[in-house]
Amino acid sequence: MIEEKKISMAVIRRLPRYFRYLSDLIKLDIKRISSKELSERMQITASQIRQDLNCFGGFGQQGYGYNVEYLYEEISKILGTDKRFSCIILGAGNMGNALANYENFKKRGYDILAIFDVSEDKIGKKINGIEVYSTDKLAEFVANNKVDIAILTVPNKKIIEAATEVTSLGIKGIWNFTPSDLSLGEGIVVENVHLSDSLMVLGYRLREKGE
Amino acid sequence: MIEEKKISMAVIRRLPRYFRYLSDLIKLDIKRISSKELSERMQITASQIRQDLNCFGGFGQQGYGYNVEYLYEEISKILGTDKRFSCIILGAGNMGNALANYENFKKRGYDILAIFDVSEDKIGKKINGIEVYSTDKLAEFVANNKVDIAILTVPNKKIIEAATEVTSLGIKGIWNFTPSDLSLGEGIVVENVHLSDSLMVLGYRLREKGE
DNA sequence: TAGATTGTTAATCGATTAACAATC
DNA sequence: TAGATTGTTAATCGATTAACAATC
Repeated sequence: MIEEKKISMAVIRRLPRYFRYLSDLIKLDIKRISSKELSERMQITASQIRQDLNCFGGFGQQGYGYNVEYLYEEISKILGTDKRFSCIILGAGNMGNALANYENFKKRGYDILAIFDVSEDKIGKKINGIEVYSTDKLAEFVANNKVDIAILTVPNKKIIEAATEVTSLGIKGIWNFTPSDLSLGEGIVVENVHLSDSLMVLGYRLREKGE
Repeated sequence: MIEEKKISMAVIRRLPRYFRYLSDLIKLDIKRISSKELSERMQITASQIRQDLNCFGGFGQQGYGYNVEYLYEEISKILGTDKRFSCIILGAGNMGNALANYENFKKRGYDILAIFDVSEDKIGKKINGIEVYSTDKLAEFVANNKVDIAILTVPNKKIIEAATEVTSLGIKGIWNFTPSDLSLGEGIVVENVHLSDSLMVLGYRLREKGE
């Protein structure tokens, strides 16, 4: 068994940022970049960039820097942009609707297969070509389709119910737009969005600055 | 001049979480709680809770713990939930629409005054009772209304333009839903949401777990 | 080769956790 | 008072930054 150093969440959360900046560099037709140049663009230290990248491999070349295209490809691989994930949305409210209409996710490998809701006037309709099913059909749907990720956009009173069902159906990933923290145990990966938290932090920082 | 210890972003980002948990405790009619009990609920250490709270003041009582109602009020004050912020939304697309329809923000003190878009068939319409104006009217609107926060949900090609205008109009807070990082300098507070980043991190963690 | 820049080790910094005296 | 639990200082841990030998 190979001894692998655990990669910290701090590093992982920076990966999509590297991915974006490299993608921009490609658009700008920049072929090579040093950690120093990249550090100026990204407003982080060159040291941190080199440390981060070396968690995954030596992608650069001494005296030269990094080949932008190559580094982009490597980070793409790390982030798994070649892989596809099947998603379902629980809750066809405002946020569920907005997410169903986001074309970017499909481009990144995340396909939305179906939407589930309890409201009679939504069931049977389509949102951006994706059918809205009754929540009653969720178990059946998951039994017949491989579902990797449940996107939770249900209202507050339905959160626990929805999270419990999703877990019991064996779905391993939850993209959580509800205000709850959903500690669902080991096997489940939860990525929280917590919009209200973000807004409150903005408010705090604004007032702090103003003082 | 009073020497104030700088409060770290790590602590600040936990504040809304304390706020939520305390709000839940009130709903459960729990009157007092020790850092130990709260730590079990929140899955963080009691030490961290006491350290965090003591950045702002001694809200507890030795031998007793914390009075839930009182602590909730104090954290509310720190987060400024009594204050009101005036917001505008730039971009009446899917996300702009969803945010305009979120009733929660108003409840937390964030009022959405207006929405701006370039598309002729949206201008003049209302979303959740909030008028959609032409982007041409933005400067005029900001001159006549105190605007604290601009919520950026514009498409990629409009990001720099929108951010530049918002900054030049003197708006001090940006809630950024675009994929860009917007380094706009000192005076501006930017809070990023970066949904795609979040989704990619979820994908990474899922694949990592699966291996 | 000389210059540049990485990969990597060591030093520093900051955040988390532990410990315990203060005190309700 | 005795027990409990805070507020706070000290210890630890992890993440960031600096330094530099390796090497292109």
